[in-house]
Amino acid sequence: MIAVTSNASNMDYAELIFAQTNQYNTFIWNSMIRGYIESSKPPRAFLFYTQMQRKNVCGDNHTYPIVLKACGLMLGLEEGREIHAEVVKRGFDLNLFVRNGLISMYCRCGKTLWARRLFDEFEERDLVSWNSMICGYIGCGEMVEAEKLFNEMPERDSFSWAMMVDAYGKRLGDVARARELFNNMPIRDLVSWNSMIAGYANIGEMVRACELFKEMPVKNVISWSIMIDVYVRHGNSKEALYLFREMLSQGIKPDKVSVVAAIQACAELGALDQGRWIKIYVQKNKIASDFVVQTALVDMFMKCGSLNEARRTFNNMLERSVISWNVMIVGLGINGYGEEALAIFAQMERQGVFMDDLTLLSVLSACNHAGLVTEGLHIFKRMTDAYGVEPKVEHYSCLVDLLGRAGRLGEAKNIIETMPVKSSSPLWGSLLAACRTQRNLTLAEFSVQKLVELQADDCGVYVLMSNIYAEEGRWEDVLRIRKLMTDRGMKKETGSSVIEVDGCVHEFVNGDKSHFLMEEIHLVIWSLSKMMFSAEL
DNA sequence: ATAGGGTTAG
Repeated sequence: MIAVTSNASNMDYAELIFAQTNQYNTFIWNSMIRGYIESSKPPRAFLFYTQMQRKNVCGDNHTYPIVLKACGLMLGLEEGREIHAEVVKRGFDLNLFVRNGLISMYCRCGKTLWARRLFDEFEERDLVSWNSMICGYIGCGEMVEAEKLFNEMPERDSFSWAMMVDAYGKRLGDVARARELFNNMPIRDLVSWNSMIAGYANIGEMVRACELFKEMPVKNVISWSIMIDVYVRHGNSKEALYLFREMLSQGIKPDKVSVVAAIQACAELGALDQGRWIKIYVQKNKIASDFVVQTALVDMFMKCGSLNEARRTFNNMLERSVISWNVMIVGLGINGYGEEALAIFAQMERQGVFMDDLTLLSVLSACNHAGLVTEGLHIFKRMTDAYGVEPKVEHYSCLVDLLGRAGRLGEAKNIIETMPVKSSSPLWGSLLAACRTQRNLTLAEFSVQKLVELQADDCGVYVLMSNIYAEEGRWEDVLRIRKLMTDRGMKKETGSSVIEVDGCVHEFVNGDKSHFLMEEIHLVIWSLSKMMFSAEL
């Protein structure tokens, strides 16, 4: 029963049954440990192992590989060594499975030398030993060693090839080498096809990625998710949704990962109805959803402006990560609900949820949005002590905006001058912008001076400064800056609008009258009205 | 032992 439940990764239920059991044999403990690894909770898996020891239940040749995997996943080198000692004491280091587990564990913890010692020490090796060692080298970025071992192998299986293809394609961005390996493979398996596609997509070679995707003989959900995700990341969410639909129509059942990519596409497009449809689809088809899917949904609802659906989804979540909370705070902020964002933040604090720097940035920007200056300042002051987050440039930048908006320019200036982080140039830029709205000429000039010292005086800075002078009626200063700009060969990037009519692209360029023929404008307006007219019909 | 996932201000 426990084994069944933990296989389904329903660990809450498994623990419930576990607590009621009287027969604690090794098999049951193994099931619990394995279940926790599968639900990505390696520390909990390790905890169960220690409890098992305390109850004097002996581990077997199944226990050690899985608990070693837990150590590797949680990067627990100390714990791993403890188990190594235990393994040697009980003679399990003669077991090949256990030894392979040790090799993987040491590699995950960055100790490739220790792993290699084990690898060399025993004559008996199988493909898993070789592949584990290669995988370890790849994970630690030791490609030379990996390649050496790969060449020394007496025989290679699809794992060996796939790992190398993936390593060159993704980790190193050396797609040419990946392709070379891919072409030399005796049998190209699905995994390598997918790795190649991801490799091309990573370096922006969309055409190649698409070609391979079309070419591949068999596609699985992962192939589709890679492509959907790639389109979202390249700003073509429409195509991503089209692919998602295509996948469904080919009878491929989406899983949680592919669904996340589709939800992101909806978020980016503001396609609320499509997003809702996916949510219902997941529920109806019993697709195993998790907090990542839920978080993506909250984000989507927020970006589509459907606050209530976002709130409901968030409140119904059984498990949340920092990102879930951050998404909620950012979402409330961008929709103008600063007070509620603060309430969520307070809830986080009450519940003792771990916070990261983005949490603080989100809450500060929510304050900024809603003009909650006192609250924002209060939170900022308590960042390090109360929340354990060291302020970064982004936080200072947010603070400068907050103070600037409230007209407290002196304090803003003070903060930039005393803050411990480097790269203050964007902050002087923010202050300069605030000086314009607050009409503070002296501080504006001071900011520009700082920007010059930092060699961050791009044309935007001068344009802003000249606008400030113009607003004060200081025309001679305006001219001085214009001249300075032309002398330095600075040219303001001209703003332009592009409009497409009847398949032709028309560009309107600001301040550039030479291309600005009246006939052309008339033509555009005429075609536009024609279009609107026919649309009405 | 190998392939795909969520947040980022102005």
